[in-house]
Amino acid sequence: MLHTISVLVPTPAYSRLSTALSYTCDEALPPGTLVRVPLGSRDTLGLVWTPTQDNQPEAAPQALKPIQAVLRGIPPLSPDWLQLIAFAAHYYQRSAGEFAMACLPPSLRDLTPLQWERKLSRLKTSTAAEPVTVEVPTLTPEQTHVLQQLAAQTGPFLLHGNTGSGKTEVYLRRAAQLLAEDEHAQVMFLVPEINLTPQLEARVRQRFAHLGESSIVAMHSGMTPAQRLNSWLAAHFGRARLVLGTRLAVLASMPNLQLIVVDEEHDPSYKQQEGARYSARDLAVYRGQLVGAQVLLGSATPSLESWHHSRDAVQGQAAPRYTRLSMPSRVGDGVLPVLRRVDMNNQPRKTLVSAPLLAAMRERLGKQEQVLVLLNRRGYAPVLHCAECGWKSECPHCSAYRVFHKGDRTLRCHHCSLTQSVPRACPACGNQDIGVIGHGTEKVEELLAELLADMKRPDGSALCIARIDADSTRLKGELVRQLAQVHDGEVDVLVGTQMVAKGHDFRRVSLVAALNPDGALFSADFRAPERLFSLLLQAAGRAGRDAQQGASQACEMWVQTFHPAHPLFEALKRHDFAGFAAQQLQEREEAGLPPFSFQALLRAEARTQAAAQDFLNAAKAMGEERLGPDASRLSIYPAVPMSMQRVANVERAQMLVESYSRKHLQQFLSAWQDDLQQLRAQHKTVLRWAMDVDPLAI
DNA sequence: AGCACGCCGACT
DNA sequence: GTCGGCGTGCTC
Repeated sequence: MLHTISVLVPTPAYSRLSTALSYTCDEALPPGTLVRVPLGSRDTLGLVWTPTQDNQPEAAPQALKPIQAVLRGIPPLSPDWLQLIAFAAHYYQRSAGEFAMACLPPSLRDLTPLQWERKLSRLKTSTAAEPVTVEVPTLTPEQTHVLQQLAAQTGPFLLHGNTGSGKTEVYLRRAAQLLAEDEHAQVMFLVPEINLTPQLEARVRQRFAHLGESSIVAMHSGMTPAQRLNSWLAAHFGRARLVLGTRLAVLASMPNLQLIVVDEEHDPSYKQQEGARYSARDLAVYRGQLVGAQVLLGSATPSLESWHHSRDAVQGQAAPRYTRLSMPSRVGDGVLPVLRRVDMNNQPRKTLVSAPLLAAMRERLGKQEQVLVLLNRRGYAPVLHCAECGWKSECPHCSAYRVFHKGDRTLRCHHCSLTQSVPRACPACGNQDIGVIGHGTEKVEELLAELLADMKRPDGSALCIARIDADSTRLKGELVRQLAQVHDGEVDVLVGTQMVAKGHDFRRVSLVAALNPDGALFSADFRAPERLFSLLLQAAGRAGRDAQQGASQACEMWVQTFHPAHPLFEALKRHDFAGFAAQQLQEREEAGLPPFSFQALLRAEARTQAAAQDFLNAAKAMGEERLGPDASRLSIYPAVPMSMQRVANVERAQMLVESYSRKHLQQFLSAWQDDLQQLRAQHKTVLRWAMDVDPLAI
């Protein structure tokens, strides 16, 4: 008997094939089965879908093509997993096919059935677990208390723990408990960026060595296709007991998932920024509830969304969305750094490193302690400028300036990567004397080398000043190598962008300085203060994690600012996240911003700005017509150029859609898709458009 | 998105 | 005379 089978194929939402396609097969295939199907002139990977779930207008039966092959040898993807994909695709406004295919390992798409069989037959059987004794640190009372709550309640939980309070130990203990209780249990451990956390992977592997090496797998985009396939299969078969990965791991197939940990849950890198723009943190919460796995979000500076949705569990009160758990103290009597503010109003104009900060740095360096200097701008200077004719180093393809990189004498566009060597004279008027405006990490590195030139290390050698940013770490492995140098104490002063503040302990760092954080205080981006607070608190946490081993006195966090009395710095001084969050949330509520409203962005790209905006405004008109009497549920703002209006000669515009109800926003977006499909045919000049639900930046 | 088909410039 | 540029159009 010939069955009609509904199959997902990798088609983007804006191709007209946004639903599952029908094929024939002489056997009934359960949903979740991987198949190969003909599509046009090629053949592609497909996923058997639930026919009732996504009913499309039936193609004429005789037009159906047969399924070409079934990838046998593995269990079908579970109904839960299919449900997760269906939800995510719907919520983030993508086709289920695109979403499903994007979260299967890429090499799966390319394997022929024959290669597939070979692959499966060659799968290594798990190495025998050996008894290993692991040294486990003693728990603090706070950690013990938190673990008791994790054992007693289902969650989801938001663990608010200061840097150094031992959150990781809590994650590991909870994972160990669940893995020990059930020999099939699986744990998912999400981190923002795995390349920044080899320390964590080592720690996890060491702690769970008794499970056998193949029971712990990593999943992140830096792995080779073969490695990713192996990890994915190990998780799917249940052989991997612990999956450690970045945001893409949240969509791994894990049939016995019992715990999802999202470390540094506030980190923006959990939000995918291209293709299907999902939030791994939010999907983790959904998935946990779907499959009955415990969800544990952790951070020293939780996202205001999570903070707002969490409360301490109070007996007799309705359960909050997340149960809040707190660990305010630092392990091992580590003292929180003291905040020192330099009022830049009292400093000479254009001061980059103020005298008091320099003096403090010299004092620390004199005691062989390390200094960390943060500046959120890489390169030497953000703009090259001719005083004679006013020429500036604009990028010809983007609405941005090209940044002067002194090291290799280039002008580089940080948006389209256009790189040219620095002109000897002004390209516009020939003036030989062209200068720079502003300063980047390269310049700070150079300046500090001058200012500290007279200082020597105990052995008489010069101080080592190093720089870590996206430029210095372009080569694979460079970041790890450079961080190791800092660890080994070979580096005395480390200059870097925010990437150095993430997830690394610099045990001998006793002074952290932010040279110019003011930009975020009055930014058009309403999330900028939240990110700054998080960055500064995290950076401060880098310092003095090892009180015993060394710092001569309390560690210091220095901030150079023109607004020393700003509430953000006041809260930072007290290490008072709760106070900062309360103040920010009040502002957000008054302004009707998230988490008190829900947003989506429709973005369009075209050759001309007008074409992009025309498309969006046409979409707005159709949307408003569609809303009709329900117009008050939702606001559609006019199309505006994106803040980075032109990138690589493509004009970009966006339009904000906002509602006080997530449900209304969802309903509207789903219905609106039809309008957008229709508009695409009329606006052929639009290169592409995409929806970003819950955008992080507007 | 791929990958076809389909009509106009520089080369074996 | 072909090879190949990428402009529209389709994929169960």
